[in-house]
Amino acid sequence: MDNSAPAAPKYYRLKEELRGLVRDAEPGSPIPTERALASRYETSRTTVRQAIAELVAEGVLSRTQGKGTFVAPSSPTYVRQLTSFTDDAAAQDLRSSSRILGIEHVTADASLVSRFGMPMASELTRVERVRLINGEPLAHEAAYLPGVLDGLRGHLEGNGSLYATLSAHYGIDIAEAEDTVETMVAGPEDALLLKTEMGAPLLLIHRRGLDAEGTPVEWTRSVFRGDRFRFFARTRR
Amino acid sequence: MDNSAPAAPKYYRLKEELRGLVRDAEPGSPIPTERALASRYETSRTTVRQAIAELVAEGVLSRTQGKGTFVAPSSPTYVRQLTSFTDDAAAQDLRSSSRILGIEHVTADASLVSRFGMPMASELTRVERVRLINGEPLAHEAAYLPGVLDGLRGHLEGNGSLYATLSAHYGIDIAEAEDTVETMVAGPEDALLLKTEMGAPLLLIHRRGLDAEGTPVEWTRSVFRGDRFRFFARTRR
DNA sequence: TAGTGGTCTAGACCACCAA
DNA sequence: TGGTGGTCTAGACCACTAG
Repeated sequence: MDNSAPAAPKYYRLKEELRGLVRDAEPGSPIPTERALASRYETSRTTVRQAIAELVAEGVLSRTQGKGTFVAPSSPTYVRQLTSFTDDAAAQDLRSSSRILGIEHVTADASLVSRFGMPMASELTRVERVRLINGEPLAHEAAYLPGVLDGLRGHLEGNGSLYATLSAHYGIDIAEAEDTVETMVAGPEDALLLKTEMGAPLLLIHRRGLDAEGTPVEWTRSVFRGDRFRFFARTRR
Repeated sequence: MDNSAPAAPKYYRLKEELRGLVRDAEPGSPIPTERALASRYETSRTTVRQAIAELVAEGVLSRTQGKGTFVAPSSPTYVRQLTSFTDDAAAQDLRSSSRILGIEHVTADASLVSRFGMPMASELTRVERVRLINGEPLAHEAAYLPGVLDGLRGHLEGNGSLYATLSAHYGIDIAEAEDTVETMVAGPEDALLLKTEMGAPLLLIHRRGLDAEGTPVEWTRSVFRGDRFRFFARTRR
């Protein structure tokens, strides 16, 4: 009788083999080309690509069409709940910045009201940004704020922190937040904006921010690269 | 000159096509076989499989070797921070249960102490379980608790709630928790335990539980299916 | 046993990058 | 221009499920 464990698929054994080869390598250093690996391990390029794809999803490798496949920088970036992205990055000695994709005034429709889950001002301001750490895109977020916030772009370009800007110039202070965290898969737009690849695992975070009176004053949808981000939350019962 | 946007890959167009076909379908109903889809859309099975793979990762479809590919049940399961898995499931009218994989006493080594990030009792109890919702595996978790907790298996088999058991029988009350949430990719063991497939996106959650005095009394590593789980956190500044 | 999804092959052509 | 990764093909065989 056959008592041997069923062999893992070849692409999986290759994946773990590659993980070992890469463990002590310098971040940014290239690994052999897919065709070279296929030849070395006597397999097909398809199988090599399946192994590499999962290591990319895990953030172990990164690849660029026309250039090659490289050992990814390791350190994931923590972002704490209810603190400013800007401050958190600074606390970890990372340069944070953001690229404003658009600021516009919108009228609340049924969909928006239901997403806020609250009575809303009829006029909202929508801020769409890409958040970067050390120049690398980490997140894409769209925030909805009540009212028409004139001059917001100027203030944001000054320091980049939305929460600090809201507090200093508009009298909006977020005292409490509700977040949900789930996974999603990168589509073409996400892949472009976050410089990752289609099919890559992402973290989708929805936040509802409340002021000291418990009134909802923020609704934000954020998409983070799953390979470079860790969400941190602390709660008292 | 060519002003047309570059066409999305064929597998991506097929993916969105399939998403539409499936949107109004009954959960659990089968979709055509991969060979049938390849023929219908005049493409290869490889391309069909790439499209289906991403829909599986998103929790839109599920498939079983030998049986077929099916429309997945939609509802993701929320689990709130710092509340009992058991209670949360009940609040959402879901049957929760757990399968105990093992309960053992271990001696704290350097690795464990550093993960706890604190001075530890030298004797720990390790509880490994699979958590199920409506009979479907949702999470795999291993909890470390300080001391030798005799009779734990019996108490857990009684009601299933670890937090309730700790409070009622061992005088351990968790008053505060720190969680980190990140993505990972399913390997062979995760795929088996969670009845998902290799390469599937998972949520990896580490929790450190503290009692009212701020003493760490729990360290848990949980792996949740990314397609059926949403993490919820509420924080006051 | 027939049919399904899971793995794998050996190619092909395209899009992109650097020299 | 040559080499890289990205997409796609048309098969093959295996592992598993169900009738």
